[in-house]
Amino acid sequence: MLMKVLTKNTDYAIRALLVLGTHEGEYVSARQISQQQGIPYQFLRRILQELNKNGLTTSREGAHGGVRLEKNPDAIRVRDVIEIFQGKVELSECMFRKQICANRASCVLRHEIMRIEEIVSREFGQITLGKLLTDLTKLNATATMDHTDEFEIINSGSHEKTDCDHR
Amino acid sequence: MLMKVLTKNTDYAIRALLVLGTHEGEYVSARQISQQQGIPYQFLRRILQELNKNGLTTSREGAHGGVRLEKNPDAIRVRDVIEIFQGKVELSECMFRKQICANRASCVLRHEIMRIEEIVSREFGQITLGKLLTDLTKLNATATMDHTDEFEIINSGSHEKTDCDHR
DNA sequence: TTATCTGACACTAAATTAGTATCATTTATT
DNA sequence: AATAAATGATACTAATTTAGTGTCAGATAA
Ligand code: FES
Ligand code: FES
Repeated sequence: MLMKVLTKNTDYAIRALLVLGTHEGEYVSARQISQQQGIPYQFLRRILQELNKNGLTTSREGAHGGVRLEKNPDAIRVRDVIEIFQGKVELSECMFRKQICANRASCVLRHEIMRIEEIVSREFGQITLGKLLTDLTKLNATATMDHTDEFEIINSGSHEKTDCDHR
Repeated sequence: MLMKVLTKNTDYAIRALLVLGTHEGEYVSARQISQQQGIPYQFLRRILQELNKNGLTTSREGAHGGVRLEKNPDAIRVRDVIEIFQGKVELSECMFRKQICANRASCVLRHEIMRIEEIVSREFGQITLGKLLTDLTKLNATATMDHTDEFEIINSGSHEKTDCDHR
């Protein structure tokens, strides 16, 4: 239990984007997404607004309004989402670049951290929403399910402790 | 600013181990390490006890007591230290292995997370204290310093905001 | 006997993350 | 025109995690 690499913000955001990705061109309401994915409504709302501000989605107000995917799924990287909600992918805040620091001796570790930092950043930069959507489609196809809805919560009435999440 | 991959616990622990590594065979007191590295004394004490319990170090009580490196530096991996203080290297807590979960649809993301998880774990598993000590020696050699002490705080009277750290 | 250590453990404080609530405004529908 | 269903904006609270402090008992060297 460690390495809070994906906070709820990011996790929910990606799930929301996956929903939007399966309804490209259409406006989907926060209410719908919230219910389908079991994401606390108000929390999700803030997240969607953030996605709007960052140009990943656009929204329409009023009845029949909602949020719509604006960018091409292949142009949306998981890293982008992480950066929106959690900032740059950094494992260390050390101010090394600025000056020789007090603990410069330990920089030997810092050097390694930066290296791993870059690896992680690169990896998350290679995962696009498009890829996730493809995987999702395959997953649903293989499942040979009798209910047609692409994906939704199975257990649990929404908002009640889902037995797992992405962190 | 994100990815709290190294908490203070881990950071301090590694710095302490570096000190111990430069004094192999000798007992060094928590007080000494605390002052040299600018680590809050009481916090450090708990950390050292934890290292003891995990067999990385041994301690001697009483006057002239302290902590001594027990394992070979090459046998101590940064990952070990991380795991002691922060648990297994996991970017996600998802209970996937146990059962098909409520959010199984998003498992497409989870799959990727697990992959990156493994990369990070492997990387931190390859960094040994021995390697860090070697790097440190080189670093000090190159520095051509006039003061002989291997490494210690430069600025800042201890405990006051060091201008950087490892997270 | 005293000063200097560690062992054990309880406690507080700070920071971050997660979640809730409210109100104004927009828009489709009736 | 009224209403219902949306988002925009923003303030707030709660929960969790991380960081740091304090105390006391026992061990050991001088
Ligand atoms: S540069 Fe800050 S610890 Fe090395
Ligand atoms: S297994 Fe838990 S979200 Fe996929």
